[in-house]
Amino acid sequence: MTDRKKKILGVALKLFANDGFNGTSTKKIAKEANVSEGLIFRHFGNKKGLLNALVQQAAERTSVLVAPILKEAHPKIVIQKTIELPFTITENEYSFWKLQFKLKWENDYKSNEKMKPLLDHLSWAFSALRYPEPEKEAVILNYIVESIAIGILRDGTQSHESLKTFLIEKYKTLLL
Amino acid sequence: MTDRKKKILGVALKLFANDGFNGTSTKKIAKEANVSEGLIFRHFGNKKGLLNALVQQAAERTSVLVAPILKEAHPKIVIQKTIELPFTITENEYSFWKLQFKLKWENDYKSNEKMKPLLDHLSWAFSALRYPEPEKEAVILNYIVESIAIGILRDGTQSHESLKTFLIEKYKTLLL
DNA sequence: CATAAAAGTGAGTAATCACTTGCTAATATA
DNA sequence: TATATTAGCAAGTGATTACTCACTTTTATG
Repeated sequence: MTDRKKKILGVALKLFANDGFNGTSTKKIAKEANVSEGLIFRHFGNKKGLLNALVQQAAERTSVLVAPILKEAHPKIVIQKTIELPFTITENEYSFWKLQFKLKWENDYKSNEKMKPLLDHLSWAFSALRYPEPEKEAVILNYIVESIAIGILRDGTQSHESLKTFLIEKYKTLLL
Repeated sequence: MTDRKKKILGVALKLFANDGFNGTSTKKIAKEANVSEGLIFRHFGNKKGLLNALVQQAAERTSVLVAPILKEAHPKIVIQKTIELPFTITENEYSFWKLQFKLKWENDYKSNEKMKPLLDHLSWAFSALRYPEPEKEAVILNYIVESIAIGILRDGTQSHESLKTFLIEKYKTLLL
C-alpha cells in the first residue's frame, strides 16, 4: 500500500468518524490528505469503496483485539479481560471506534456478528462458573462493556477508570 | 401547529432516523410529505431548524417518559421501572428513538444531560438500599438500560423480553 | 365584509456533490 | 534499457444540494 493511499484512509477515517459519511465530501478528504481528488477514485473506485476499505481494516483490527480473550481458558480471566477491553482504547484509536459505533446505525453496515465469538466465549465462562443463566449474563456484560466504550469515546478514559475496578470486584465477589 | 407542518415533522423524523440528516434531502422530505419544498423553509427557516424542532419534541417526550420514575418514592420500584423503561418502546416510536441515539454521535447534539435526573434518582435508590457504591451502580444500570434500548431498536422487543425478568430478578435478589 | 397576516406553491439559483477524462510521472518487470 | 503497469494530477461534467423569491390561497381579526 502506497503512502498516499494510507494517508487517504487515515484522513477519511477521521472525517467519517467526526462528520459522518454523508457529511464528508471527497473534495475535503483530498484537500486534507494533500492529494488530488481523482486519486481517491483511482484507489477506491468510489466513495463507498473508500468506506468499505475502512470497514475491512476495522474488522481485522477488532479480531486482533478480541483474540487473546478467546484464547483464554480461565473463565474468571475471560470476564476480567472483557471488562478491561474498553479501557485499552488509546486516544489515537478514538476515530476508529467512533466510526465503528456510528456505522452500527447505518442499514448497510449493521454486522453485529463481529462480537459473536466473544459473546459465546463469555457464555462459556459464566457457565463454567455455574451461573444459572450464563447466556443472559454474557449479553448483559457485553452490553455494559459496549456502553463503557461509548462513554469513554465521549468523555475520555479517566472518567470511567473507577468503573473498571468496581466491575471487576463486583464480578469477582459474585463468583463462589 | 398546522397539519402540513406536523406532516413535515413526521416525515423528517422517519427519514432522518433511517438515512441520517446529511443523507436526507429537503426535496425528498417535501415529496414524501406531499408538500412544496419551500414550505419546509417557511416553517423551519432552514434544514437544521427542522432538525432542531425534532430535537425539542424529543426532549419533551423523554421527560414525560421519565417523569413517573422520578416521582417514585420506593427505591426497589425505581429500579424495576428503570429496567422496564426500554421495553415500553412501541414500534411507532422506533424512528424517534433511533434518531435520538444517532444524534448522540453528532458533535452538535451530544446533550447527555437529559438523563441526568434519572441517573441521580437511581443513585438515591441504590443508596437507600444500602448498596456500597450507589453512584456506580446507577451508572451501570443506566448503561444496561441504554444498551437494551439499542438492542430492541435493532432486533425488536420480543428478542429481549426474557432479559427484562432476568434483570428484575437479579436486582431483586441482590437487595437484602 | 375588508384587510392583514399566515400558509402554501413552484420555478428558479449558485454552490457543491461524486465522479470522469486525458494526461504525465513514477515504478516495476522482461 | 525498453516497455508496460501503476500512481498521480488538473480540469472538467452533469446531477443534486439547500435555499430564495415572487406569487397565490387560505385563515384570522377588527
